[in-house]
Amino acid sequence: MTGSIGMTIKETSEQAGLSEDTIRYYEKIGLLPRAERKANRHRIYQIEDVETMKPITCLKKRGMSLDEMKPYLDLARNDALQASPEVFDLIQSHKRKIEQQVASLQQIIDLIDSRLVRGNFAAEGCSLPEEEKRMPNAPGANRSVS
Amino acid sequence: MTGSIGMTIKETSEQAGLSEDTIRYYEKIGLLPRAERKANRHRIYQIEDVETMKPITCLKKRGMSLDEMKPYLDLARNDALQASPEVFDLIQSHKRKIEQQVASLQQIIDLIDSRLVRGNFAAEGCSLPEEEKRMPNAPGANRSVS
DNA sequence: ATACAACTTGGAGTGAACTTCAGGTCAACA
DNA sequence: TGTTGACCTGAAGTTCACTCCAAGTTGTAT
Repeated sequence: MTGSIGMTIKETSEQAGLSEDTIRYYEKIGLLPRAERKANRHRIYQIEDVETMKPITCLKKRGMSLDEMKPYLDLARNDALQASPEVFDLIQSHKRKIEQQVASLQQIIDLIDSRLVRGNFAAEGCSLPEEEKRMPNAPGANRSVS
Repeated sequence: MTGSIGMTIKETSEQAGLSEDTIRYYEKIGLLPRAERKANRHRIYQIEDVETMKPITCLKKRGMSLDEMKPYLDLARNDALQASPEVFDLIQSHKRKIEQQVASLQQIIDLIDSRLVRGNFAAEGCSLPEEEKRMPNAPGANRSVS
């Protein structure tokens, strides 16, 4: 039964677009919280669980490692950003990272458009900070890219 | 000497931000062309070589695999986009991918801004094509994308 | 009672992308 | 003359992110 009480790991896997093994693996490494179990030890999931799984695929495709995305998912589980100021800051800094990604992707697009001449391809085009050099407040640095 | 004739692998590694081992590895797997050698078999590089190496780090951070980026780098080496129409199409499709990345990153940013409510986090937010469905010859499909 | 499907677990295997290692060459310098 | 340092090669080892497997349990169907 697809029942009102919860979904099996199989159903969940189909919904979330992750294999059953992958879901168990994510649980094992702590990317997902330990799932509830039925009396027979089988995992049960709710739709909310699926919704916390979907972003994983999404973030992974951007080159984010499973470790890096943990705080993101923790946040997604905690319902809102009302959390602690520290978490808020963390998300803000993630946001800045993403904005930089967008900016340099946009540069690549521009370069492709302008014929992609070797010397310019990525001479300065890729300004992702190796290790985020958390600029204290980064006033002019991040602009919207559109 | 940093000399006029070429750079050592060490200098190149510093310039390109890749380890010497990584550069040799990239050569081995064919991501970089076989470097010129001196009489003593040591590799020599020119500034242009560094410039073809820099984008690798850049593209990698976006989650592109080494295999995927090969055509990109081939192009970067061939001086201009005057190449073949096939290559042009390929680059165009890469460009579209990147644009989709930008779009969904932007969605993430928007969601963070709007408080990141669980259910919406990535319900539909992630529309990257799973496997690039390499269209055999890209019929009418790719022209201008903007 | 027996078979079967759907799950469980822990652990081993896989592929990509490096990184490290062991052993060797070569040129320059004390 | 030896030894040091920068490089070479091929191969083995590591990490990440899975993926597969074997053995066991439970619930349902025949």
